[in-house]
Amino acid sequence: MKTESRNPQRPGGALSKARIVEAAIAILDAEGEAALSARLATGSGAIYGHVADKKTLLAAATDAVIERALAGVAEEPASNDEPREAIRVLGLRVFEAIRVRPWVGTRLAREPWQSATLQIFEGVGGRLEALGVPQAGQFDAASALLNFILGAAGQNAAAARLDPRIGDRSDFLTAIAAQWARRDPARYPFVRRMAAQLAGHDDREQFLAGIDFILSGIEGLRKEPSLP
Amino acid sequence: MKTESRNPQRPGGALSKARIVEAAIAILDAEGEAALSARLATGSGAIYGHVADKKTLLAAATDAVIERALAGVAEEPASNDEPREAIRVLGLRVFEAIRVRPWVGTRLAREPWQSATLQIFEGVGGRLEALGVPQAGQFDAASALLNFILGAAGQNAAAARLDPRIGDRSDFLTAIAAQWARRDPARYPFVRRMAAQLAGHDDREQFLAGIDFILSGIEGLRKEPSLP
DNA sequence: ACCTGAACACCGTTCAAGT
DNA sequence: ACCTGAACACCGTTCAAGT
Repeated sequence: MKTESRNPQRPGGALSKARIVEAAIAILDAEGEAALSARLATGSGAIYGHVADKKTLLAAATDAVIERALAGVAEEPASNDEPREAIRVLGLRVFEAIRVRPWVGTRLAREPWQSATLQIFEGVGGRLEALGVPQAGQFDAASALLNFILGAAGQNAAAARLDPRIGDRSDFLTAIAAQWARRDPARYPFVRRMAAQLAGHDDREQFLAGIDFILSGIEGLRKEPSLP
Repeated sequence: MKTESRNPQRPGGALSKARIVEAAIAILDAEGEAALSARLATGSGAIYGHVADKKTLLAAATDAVIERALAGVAEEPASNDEPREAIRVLGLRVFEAIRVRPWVGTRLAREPWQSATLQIFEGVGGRLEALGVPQAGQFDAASALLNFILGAAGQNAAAARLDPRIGDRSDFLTAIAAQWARRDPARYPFVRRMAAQLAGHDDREQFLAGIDFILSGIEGLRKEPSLP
């Protein structure tokens, strides 16, 4: 069989933006951001005909990951009847995507009002009408949910960066809890009290609890359009 | 008068960690992260006797900025009677600190459960008791507020990085709104509807609206310890 | 003891040459 | 038209030499 690419080592033929983005995702997952060209089996400068620079490439990779993470939420039949549940599922999808790929969480915080972030904003905002949120409150409500999701994403990503072992987090949390317990009692009474709970807490449940707080607050808009 | 430092150009005498952190803050404010050594009037390697590396330095600078931003919130007499207002003020202090120094917002997202982030966590969490939140819910509640604040911080910082002109944001927002309006109507109906509101919206008010949603949700814990 | 600044290491990007 | 990879630019860090 005939190989069309000039480099016979390279699987899959010629380069394209899509292939470069895929390779970027695979590498960020496996090794961190280095070694992109090695993975693509190209010269170090080859990608610059397809993507402007590294920043743009990482944004495209983040966009692609979020797009897949959110795919299908809209179609689930139950979602239309239960916008509250749909928003929880959507949030969890993002949460899960970032748990698996911490670098996505890091990037999400850096593109305001664009691409990946906009997908989440749309997903959340598009369900507020069905939740009964009046038009006037939808922008603030979607923004609150988005900011919370992004904040949790960033913290999660940062924690994963400190402790690379995904899954077994108990040692890590125990160590952090010990730091908390050592803080100055005069300045950090609350932190010290929470130290005992840190090791046993479930990130995912805490994330959902946060979503629920915001949803409850938002639902208050239905009955009380304005306060004194 | 006698100069004790060996470099007569250098104001303030010998180096110290505190001076280096101060210089880092001033430089991050003015020029971005470059030119630290120039500002300190030292050789490029001089800081490494005082700080481990750049990452540690930026964390220390972020910590110092947040400490100052939060200073005094605890002492305000009205705060003790009004924990809700105290949390709003605390959030706004962080929000404001990041508006003035976008780099702080970027850094905040990168240190989980530590230093600067812990200060905010303590400030928020320490007021939940007075809000009437039961012990069992305080961890989740403080975490929700923290994540929202950090998410908003990150978005704000990212927006400021895209548009360096602090203060006059209307051009920038108008441009973003135009992008929103151009999105595929089938995939981004909500985003397109919000485009009209974007240019006129007030970041600060939207931030407070988010805090209020969460506080309202949290206050629901007082009367309903568990749901069906 | 502390600072200097040349040198090194690393990595993102360019571009002349190659196919 | 597309890719190669040496070269360049930039910047964080080290360390032998200087005071």
